[in-house]
Amino acid sequence: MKVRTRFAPSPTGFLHLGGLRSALYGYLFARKNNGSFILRIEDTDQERYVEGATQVIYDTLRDCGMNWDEGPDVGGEYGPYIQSERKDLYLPYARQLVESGHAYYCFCTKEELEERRQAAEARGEVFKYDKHCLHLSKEEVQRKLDAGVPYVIRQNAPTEGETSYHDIVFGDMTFPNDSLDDMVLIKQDGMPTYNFANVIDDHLMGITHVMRGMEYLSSTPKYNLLYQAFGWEIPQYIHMPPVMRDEHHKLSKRDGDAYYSDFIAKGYLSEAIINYLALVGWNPGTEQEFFSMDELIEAFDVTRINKSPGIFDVNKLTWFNAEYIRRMDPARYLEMVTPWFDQVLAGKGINYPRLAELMQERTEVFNQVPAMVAFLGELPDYDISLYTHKKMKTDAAISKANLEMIRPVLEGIGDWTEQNIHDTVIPAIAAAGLKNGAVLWPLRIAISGLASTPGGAIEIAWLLGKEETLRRVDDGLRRLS
RNA sequence: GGCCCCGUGGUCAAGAGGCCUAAGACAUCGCCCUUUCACGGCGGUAACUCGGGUUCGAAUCCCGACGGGGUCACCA
Repeated sequence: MKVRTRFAPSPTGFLHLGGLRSALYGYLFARKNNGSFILRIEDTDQERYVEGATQVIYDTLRDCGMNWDEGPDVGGEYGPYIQSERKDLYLPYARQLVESGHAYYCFCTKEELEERRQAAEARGEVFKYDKHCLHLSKEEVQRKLDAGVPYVIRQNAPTEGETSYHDIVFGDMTFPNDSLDDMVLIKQDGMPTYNFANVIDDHLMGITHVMRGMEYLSSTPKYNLLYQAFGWEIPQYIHMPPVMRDEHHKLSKRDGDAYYSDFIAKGYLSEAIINYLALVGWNPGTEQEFFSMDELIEAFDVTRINKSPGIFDVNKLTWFNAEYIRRMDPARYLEMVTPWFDQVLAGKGINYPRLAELMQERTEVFNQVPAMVAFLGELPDYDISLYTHKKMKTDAAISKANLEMIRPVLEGIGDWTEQNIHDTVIPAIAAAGLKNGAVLWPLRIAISGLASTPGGAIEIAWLLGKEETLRRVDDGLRRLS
């Protein structure tokens, strides 16, 4: 049978990295098995609806290289793929269950339920619906229905025995039936609950492998009872542990910075995000850690998904990002880094291609770039203590002397190229009987005002241009006087 | 609280009874390279939650405790 998996997000805002990883695993599993990946939008909760959220889901998945075979925008033979457009199809199924005795009408009001819930709590008990309305006579039910009394439809779950199922990652699961509550299938407004819609949709859409968060582990028996009541085949289950923000909290919509779009805005690459995310909760069983999407598909094996939650480590993501940037085609890097350069260097006449070369292996995340190159646009104010460097054997006095020595050398350079600067400056230092560092350190401080810079004194001098270089050397000399 | 799941270094993790004196990666620390920083190279610190079993032998199996998470909605 052809594998069919689905990603079924609610369009409640942005896609956070935990959700993205769920989508990824579903996608990888489908592709690995030459199956279909289906996108279904679960928007039955109109209160949580956020304008444009569906588009964000599309954009994010596509951006990450995940394409779906069926979905709201691409169609498919099992549509519609937006749950709100399917709302009329659930009630008949619920009625069918009432007919067969697997469900029943319930006229208890929310208020009554709430009272009983609180009473139970006061007694220190766990509230469980007592099947009150299950015992209404057929006539009475009909009378209420005819009178237009509001109702919900509840599942009639067994109270004795136990229900078991097999989960591909968690193994065999068994739950006592008395822990099963008679969950609501159809709400008072006629809309299905998430639980019910899910079962119906997954079946109607031919989903063979239900992949979802492990928070559904304990409600799965109730779903299975539903499948059985309909005489439908129960799908395979692949429950996945959550991605955590820390030991106690999982990544959620509340953690604003866990949104995919925020990471992209900061300058993280989608390839790095996907690569990192794939490895939180799963591993290939080999030493390989860099994976393209195709390689992930090739290596993915659901049985290697871990059972325990994984904490999201932005450090490691950042490392992956830095690695991806280093391995990037230089032309692409230049293109991507240009807007970040522009933030602080627009109109300053700095040679971007050369600066990009110097910056590429030093860039971990693009948003660090402006602060690293801003000094080229404007010399920052700095303290002369920077001139003192133990290893270079420099202090303020030595720096001043060496700067005075090298200034005329620089001034005498005709063709201001890196090669010429190097070939003039290095011999001059040797001629003066000094170590390279003794001159180049103060020079770099003078023209950058920074303890660390992308590139050394010569590269920076070239980027700055002769005029600006001399101007900054003079400025340094003034500071040292 | 009932039920369910999980428990290897700070983090991700390998490990499916002897190959474990417990891999690898990130982070961290040190050294080397180097005109700074970074990259790179080398090395260090750092873990089987605890207690009982089973076994000739347990990180691996069983039980219990403890810890963490989930779930018990007319939310999804």
